[in-house]
Amino acid sequence: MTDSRASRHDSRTEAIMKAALDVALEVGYARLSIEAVATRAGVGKHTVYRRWCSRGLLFLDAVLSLNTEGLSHPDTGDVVADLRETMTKAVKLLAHPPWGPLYRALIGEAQHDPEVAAALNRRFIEPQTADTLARLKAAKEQGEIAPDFDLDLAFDILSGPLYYRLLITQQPVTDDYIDSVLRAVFAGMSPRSRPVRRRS
Amino acid sequence: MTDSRASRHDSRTEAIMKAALDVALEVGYARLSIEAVATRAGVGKHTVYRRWCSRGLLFLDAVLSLNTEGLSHPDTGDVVADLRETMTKAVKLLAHPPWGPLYRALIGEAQHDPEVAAALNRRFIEPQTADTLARLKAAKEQGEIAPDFDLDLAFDILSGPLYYRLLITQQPVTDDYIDSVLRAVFAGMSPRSRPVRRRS
Amino acid sequence: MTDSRASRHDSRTEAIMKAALDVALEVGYARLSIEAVATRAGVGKHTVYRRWCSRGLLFLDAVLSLNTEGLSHPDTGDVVADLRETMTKAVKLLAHPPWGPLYRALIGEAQHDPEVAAALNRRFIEPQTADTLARLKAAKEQGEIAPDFDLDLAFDILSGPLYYRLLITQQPVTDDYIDSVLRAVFAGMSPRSRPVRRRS
Amino acid sequence: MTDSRASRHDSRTEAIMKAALDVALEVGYARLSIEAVATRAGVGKHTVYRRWCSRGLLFLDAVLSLNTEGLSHPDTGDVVADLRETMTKAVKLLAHPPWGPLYRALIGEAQHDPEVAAALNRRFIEPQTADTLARLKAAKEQGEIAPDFDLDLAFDILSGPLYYRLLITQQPVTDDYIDSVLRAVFAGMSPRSRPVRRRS
DNA sequence: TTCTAATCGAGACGGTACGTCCCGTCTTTTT
DNA sequence: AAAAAGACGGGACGTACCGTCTCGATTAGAA
Repeated sequence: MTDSRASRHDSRTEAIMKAALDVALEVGYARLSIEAVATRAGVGKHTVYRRWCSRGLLFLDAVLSLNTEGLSHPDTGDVVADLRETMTKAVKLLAHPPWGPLYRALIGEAQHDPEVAAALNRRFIEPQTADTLARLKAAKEQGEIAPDFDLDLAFDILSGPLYYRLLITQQPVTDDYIDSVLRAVFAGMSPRSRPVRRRS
Repeated sequence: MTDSRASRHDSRTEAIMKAALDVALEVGYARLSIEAVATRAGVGKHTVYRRWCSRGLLFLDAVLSLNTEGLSHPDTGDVVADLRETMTKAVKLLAHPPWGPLYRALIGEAQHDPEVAAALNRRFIEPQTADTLARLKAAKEQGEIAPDFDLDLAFDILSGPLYYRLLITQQPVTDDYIDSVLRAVFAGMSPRSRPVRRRS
Repeated sequence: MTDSRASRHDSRTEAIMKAALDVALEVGYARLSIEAVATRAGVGKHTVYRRWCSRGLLFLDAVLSLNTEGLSHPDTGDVVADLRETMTKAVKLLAHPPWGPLYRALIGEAQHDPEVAAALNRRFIEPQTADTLARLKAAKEQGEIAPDFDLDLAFDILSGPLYYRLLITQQPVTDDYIDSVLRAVFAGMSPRSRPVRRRS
Repeated sequence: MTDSRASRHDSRTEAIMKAALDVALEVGYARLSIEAVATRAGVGKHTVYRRWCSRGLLFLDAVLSLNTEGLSHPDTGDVVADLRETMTKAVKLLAHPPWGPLYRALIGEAQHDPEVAAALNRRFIEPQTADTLARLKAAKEQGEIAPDFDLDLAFDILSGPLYYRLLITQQPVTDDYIDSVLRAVFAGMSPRSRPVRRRS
């Protein structure tokens, strides 16, 4: 049995990330210490520091190691329905326990630590954004979106309100809220613009 | 004897908040310690703890003690122009040095500390929101906004993208960006909707 | 109305000393703080500091305020019996709970604070010593003590062993021990010297 | 490869005890703080707390680390002369600067802290006492001390007066005083007893 | 197999900051 | 005028973690 993958090195790495999540879930990221993580993982502190140069980056890896299977980017031909699906799934995963508080903490950490901010963008935000942008591009080509509409901006306008609720007002991000954002953004605030049809 | 109000108590309070801002600007909020603030303010640590029960709440008060004269909520009759003014001023104040990093740090702290989150909302977000909502309500009554448009939602859709850039992608929030958000939100993404006129 | 003795000032003083003893008995002198005493006495700290310039001197006064009625200096004509009485009473009072630990603490404090040491000597040790020295002098005149024996030294030799046990070895100072000290000191260690008669 | 014993651990321990003595000599034991000792030793506070659980026990170790070469327990056949030698040397070391004040402070601390008291007895008082008791035993066997004289008591009677002067009256303990104690104790106070010969 | 050489756990280490306690002084308010 | 109440600057407490640094004790691949 020539080594079942998961070299010693990798098994340590995983144990540490697992321990980091456990500790974060138990006492919150604010009180997560490298010492506690190392102890919990049954590992020397050095072994942690050898892999991550800051608490934030360890935490980032730990959070991103969670399976993102919950996220989906379908293309059924109906862009509003597809976006609703994407946003609903994402919100369900990112904005609710148990990962909601951790994701918020991660973004919070990014406000203090540029390295975390950069890595979070590069490794999570940008890939997810790219998928959605591709869907928006297809929609524009299908004539579902005005041809002069900047799609990057479209993404911001769709995502922004959800993050605003998550991070600022901390009001719950419900399916209805997502729905009303979609309707409003597609219709526009101006009275001349036409509303999209309500969800059946 | 009008008494030069600024009792000893108040003068300490101000000195501490001033010191907190100084320290935060010098080393960043992440490295701000109560100890350093107290020393800088020429005050015992207990004098700080007597007033604030956490670093976050002290920092919140310190940041909010800055004059918010930069913020404006005009009503010229042109809601888009007025919102542009409000948003531009707010962004100029909150998203750029020297206060930009501090405001971001404050929101970051709010992700870890529910008390900070609540206080930030109650003392800053909600009042500012109320002013803008009043302006949106007037606009709706004037027929500048579709009569069935939820104004709370409108506020989220306008603010969200700015916060998204500030907190997540960390791309600069320029006047042009604000402008394009306004146009997009008023016009809607749907191809049938009519664009608002471009800024002259 | 020439004031009914126990002016406000004196009543405070007594309340403070009482409180000091209470606190010392509860948590030990080592953990006695002026703040605790003041609070216990229902008095401002200033009122304590106005009367005593150190914790040690307050404690000294508090301990010495205890009635020393337990101490006696009889003169029955039998110097050994009289000394036995004096020493037994003193040890009973000073070396046993509840005052034993306090007296030890007071002497302990005197090792750190010269003012306490001086005051303790002047106000307690010397007066008690004087009484015993007077008794020894009478005994010498009666021929019960060798005429060339230095009485100051005699006092040291009688007291020393008791204090040695109290402060150093912390062995209990029993009546039997006092008795054997008296016998030994009167008889001398030298084999030629004659023993005093045993206590019946 | 004789290994220059003095592992890192031991070198810290010694540095801390040295620093403790330095600080105690400079500002007195009453004002000695763990913080100051650690700083002086160039060591973290935890490194001190890891070794000693109280200021008193650290101080005890520091004081006892002084070489006690000054103490001697000779046996020349003349018990009085030998005791005089032992007592004189001990007093010279323990009752005079620079160690006098520290030894007094140590005994003072023992009055507040039972752990210090116990350790002081076990590690210093008892060994020294044992040596002297052995000498007294030899003397008794040689007929220099009355055969029915309790030697433990003898030790108390010889030591007590010295400690009494050191701790209570704070009169200087001179060679003459030691001499007169010896004479008095050997001769006894009783007029019938015979004086030992005076020191030539 | 035997020997490097790396890795590991364990945790000591110098250091910073924590939040608390108490010092002795100073203010404020009440009586 | 004296008091209680307690705010104040300051110093130290004992603790928690930081990130670095020894330690031996496993490994594990190269000789």
